[in-house]
Amino acid sequence: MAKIQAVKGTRDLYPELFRPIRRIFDAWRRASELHGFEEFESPTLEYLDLYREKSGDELVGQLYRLTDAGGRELALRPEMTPSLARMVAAKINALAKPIKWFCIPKLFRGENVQRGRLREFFQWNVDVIGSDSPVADAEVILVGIEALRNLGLTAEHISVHISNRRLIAAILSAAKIDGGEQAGAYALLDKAGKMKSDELATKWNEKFGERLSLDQLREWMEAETIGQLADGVRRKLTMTDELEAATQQTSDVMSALSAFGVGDFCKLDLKIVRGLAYYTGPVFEFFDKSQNERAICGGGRYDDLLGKFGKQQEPAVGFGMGDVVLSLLLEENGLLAEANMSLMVFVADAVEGLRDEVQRVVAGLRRAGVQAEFNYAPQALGKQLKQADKRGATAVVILGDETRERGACQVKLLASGNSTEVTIESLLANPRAAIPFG
RNA sequence: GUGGGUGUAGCUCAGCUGGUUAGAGCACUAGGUUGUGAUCCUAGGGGUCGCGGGUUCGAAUCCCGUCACUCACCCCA
Repeated sequence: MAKIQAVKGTRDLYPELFRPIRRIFDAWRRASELHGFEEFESPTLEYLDLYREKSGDELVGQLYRLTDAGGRELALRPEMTPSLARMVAAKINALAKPIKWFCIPKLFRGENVQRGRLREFFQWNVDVIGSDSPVADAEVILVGIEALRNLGLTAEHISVHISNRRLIAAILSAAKIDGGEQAGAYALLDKAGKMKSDELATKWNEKFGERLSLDQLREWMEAETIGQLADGVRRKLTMTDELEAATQQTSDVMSALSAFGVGDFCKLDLKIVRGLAYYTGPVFEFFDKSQNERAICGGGRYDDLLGKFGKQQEPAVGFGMGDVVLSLLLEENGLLAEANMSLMVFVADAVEGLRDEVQRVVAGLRRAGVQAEFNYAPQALGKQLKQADKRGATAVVILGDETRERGACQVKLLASGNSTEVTIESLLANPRAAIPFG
């Protein structure tokens, strides 16, 4: 193929493809602003070191790297959180806390392309920095849910699975599986769904079996409420202060979600682990209930990350929600269609010598806040009407002899074909009244 | 990285067992229609049949290679 096409994993977003994505942006922005988050932006290019030091190996392996003319090693940003952490850390003392920011960056990851996974995509990021309250965790989840509700998704379609890394770590610690060993335990658990169960059991029992049986741990991880889990753990393990605190934190997040009125979307699910290295507390993922798609959204608490950029430690919680899986989900549920109720008017001339008048009326309509279109070159009226129809106009304003004689024009509604005569003066003074729209 | 599927017009595809000048629908442009669109009718533009090689009198079709896209696995923001 000699033609140069769009790079693998990227999209040429023609207007008809970008339209539904823009609708998603609108929902994201509206939800963010309603919940008190402010939009920010950061550079697409970052120093490679930003990710080498702050992100997990997984992400670093997928980085798009480049060297600039000055020999600097750069990368296209694969996630937003390190940039956010840097920006906030640099001004931490000047910013009122809690800091509530959001953004809709384009991100880049050189991963295998498949359903729901591209190499360039949009991702809505929402973060609260400077609060360790479980209510902050809950509010972040709430914004995500509300945006999805804006798009027509309900608790019928999606559920939010909530876990807590700190809680799992505390359980393991209480069972005497400590620091260094925990990574290995996580890795095994993460594979739980994919490995044959006896194979998993063998590996687990080799390393940890004497301290904590796999069956026991899995039973706990299946718990659907924090109370159920806590009861089970108390019966088998000696409670530590950390275990109590982590249990309380998880419970507080769940209650705050109920208080916000979105408890029906949320459930405890300790099987959620999350790949990113920097999560320290509650973590969560949004899934579609049909389980046809990958996670729509993922995030959690990262209390240690800010400290790596500045002298000051700041608690933080946030998530990322990509446009790709969400679009697939909306399409599956027939929610992609956009009811375009906006008013568009096409201005046509029926007789010669009115081109200037067409432009005057078009400019006047636009100044009055109405989207108006016209043909650059003179054309037969029939052609202009055809053109108006193709452009999706609601109404056509036809200038003709009546314009010259009475200063009036014909307003024709394309849906019904009916037309009325109004004066140009009144049309421009109040277009929405003069055009019997809707 | 592993495995499968698919490459023919802008899009969806037909063209199977080789045989004139490669087709259809949709879309696009123009005309039918110099003061009234949608439907309808007519015409037109648009193809190195992914690319390279081989077999053959003859290849979109058969063979080999290659590339691209895509789905799944692995992995996972």
